[in-house]
Amino acid sequence: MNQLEDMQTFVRIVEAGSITRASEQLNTVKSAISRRLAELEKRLGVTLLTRTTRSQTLTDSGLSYYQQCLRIIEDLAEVEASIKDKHCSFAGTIKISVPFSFGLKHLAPAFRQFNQAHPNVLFNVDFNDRKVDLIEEGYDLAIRISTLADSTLIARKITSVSPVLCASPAYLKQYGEPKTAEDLNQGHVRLRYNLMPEAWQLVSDSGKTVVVKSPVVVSANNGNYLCEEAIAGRGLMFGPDFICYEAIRAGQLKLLLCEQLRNQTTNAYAVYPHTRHLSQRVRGLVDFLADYFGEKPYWGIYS
Amino acid sequence: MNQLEDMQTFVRIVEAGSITRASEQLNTVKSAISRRLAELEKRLGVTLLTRTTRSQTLTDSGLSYYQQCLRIIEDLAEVEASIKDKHCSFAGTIKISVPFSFGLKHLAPAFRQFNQAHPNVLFNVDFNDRKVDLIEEGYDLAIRISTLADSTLIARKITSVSPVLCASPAYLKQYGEPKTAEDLNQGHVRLRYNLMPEAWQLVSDSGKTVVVKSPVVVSANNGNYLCEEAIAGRGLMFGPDFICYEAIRAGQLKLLLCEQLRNQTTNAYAVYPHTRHLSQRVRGLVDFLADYFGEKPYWGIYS
DNA sequence: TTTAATTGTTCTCTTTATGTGAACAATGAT
DNA sequence: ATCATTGTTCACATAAAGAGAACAATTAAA
Repeated sequence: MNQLEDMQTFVRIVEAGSITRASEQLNTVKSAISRRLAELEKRLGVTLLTRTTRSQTLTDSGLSYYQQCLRIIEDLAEVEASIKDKHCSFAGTIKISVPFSFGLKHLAPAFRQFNQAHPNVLFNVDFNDRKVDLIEEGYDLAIRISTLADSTLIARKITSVSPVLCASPAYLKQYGEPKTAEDLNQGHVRLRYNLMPEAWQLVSDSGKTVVVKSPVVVSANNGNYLCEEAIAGRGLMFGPDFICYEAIRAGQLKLLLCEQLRNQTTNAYAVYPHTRHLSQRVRGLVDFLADYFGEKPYWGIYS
Repeated sequence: MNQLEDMQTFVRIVEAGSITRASEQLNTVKSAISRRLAELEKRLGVTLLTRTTRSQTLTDSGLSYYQQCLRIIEDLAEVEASIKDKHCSFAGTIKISVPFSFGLKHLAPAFRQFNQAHPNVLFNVDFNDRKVDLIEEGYDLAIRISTLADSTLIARKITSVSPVLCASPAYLKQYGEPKTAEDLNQGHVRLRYNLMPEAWQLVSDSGKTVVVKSPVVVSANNGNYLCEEAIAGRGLMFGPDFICYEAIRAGQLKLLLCEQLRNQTTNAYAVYPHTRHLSQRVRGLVDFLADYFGEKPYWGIYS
């Protein structure tokens, strides 16, 4: 009995579409394949494949077994490969969807570093702020900065992201520095990120949500552009810390209403289909990212 | 070459502590085991086990290979077992931590139904509202009604949970029916769930967060008890829909401020350690729960 | 230090399992 | 109805794995 070889043979029969073609692909004769399949079915006590001379159909059990065989064979190959070059280096493609700004600015360097340790991993990155269908489009995983709303996916936290409100010193000189959330509605102008609701919602000292609706002077679907506009003193910027942190540290932007916003932290998640089996390299990447950014990422400005 | 048998042999050698003992346990002779190990190492091109006549030590590669062997062998056994009794019945223990009220009221019947389909699964359920350490305490998974804050865990959405505000008709007759969130702060009394902040936060029509601080007449760490108190007309109940839905449908409690609360939906998640390999039965249970409750669970009262 | 016991390795021989190819049966297209 | 193609079964050949003995290596006890 050779379970693994049985599995490989079965997979080949299914994919080749016939015992004869499978035997050709496996460089043997059809009798051997026929016997293997018969013995496998006998051992499992289940018919996997209903076959006539001209056609074959998978039974329910057969389909289930086929899928599980694929997974285990891949698993086993990965184990052998990872042991063989014992540096535990990964190989293969990782197809990933990432948010535009976060991806370019923070994930790209992380991927590069991962690639140095695992040069045989080929990244296929889709920079995109829309929520792609991971399953339909065959992604291995996606990075998302929002909560999980889909029960076909599973999520793992990668790091923390906090909202910041900021403006350039020149702007603050001209428009005055807001001391409370309520101040934002009077005599201020805003830079708006397209893909979020037009009105901002902040929590004031007293715990009330304040809806900010002051005029929008620039509107865009790119946070970095808005950040540059903020540095140029065009208006108030309300966005994630990972976009503005450098300008804030450099003094080009001044942080506003820290106390109200520091507790509004959200998370960045790695999400992937719950059905798909996580390959070593994808699991390795997620582990790497969680470690690379950590609970307190380098862009953190509250603390 | 028989990869799987090689793996099983290697695992046995490691666990038995010597080739001789392994050979006894495998009902064969030491020469066979010795040769198998030698050939495995030759094939992998790595020394797995540094051995003298009296002792053996795993190399780094050996330890890694050993752990992966365990996983694959278990995997394979599960696949064969699940195909053999083709109803895809699972077997083994599932150790799970669940929230107290949600667990007793909604998960328990779900587990029972799962058990009817898979009678060989033994549930080991911990009803507990504290966040147990899944890894430390060896849980297979937990059900949580909150967002994921731990990067060592992964989450999958099981169903939706919405907050409801309600009170008995008798209470409303006596205290008047609140029409806005602001009304709650005047002339009302509250039933309080211990494990949440004392003040309630609701969003008013205008989008403002209203902090409710009216007097608390009953305080408890059990939602069902609070619900009964609410039915008895003791005060306002603010809790998850899955606790109050029956009383609401029976007319014992009247739903308040629906429009403000219907969009505050949160989720229930299945969470488990990202390191642990998900066994078929645990994966099957999670799939079952996601399907059992669904996106619009039976306790839903909005919509 | 020597000896004895135990363990792992290597060798040959044997057994078992698997591959081989021909003959046969079954099926569907022409 | 015929024929080409496919799957199955069989006896046989081959290769791989097991068995057991002999040997080498190591360590504990004398």
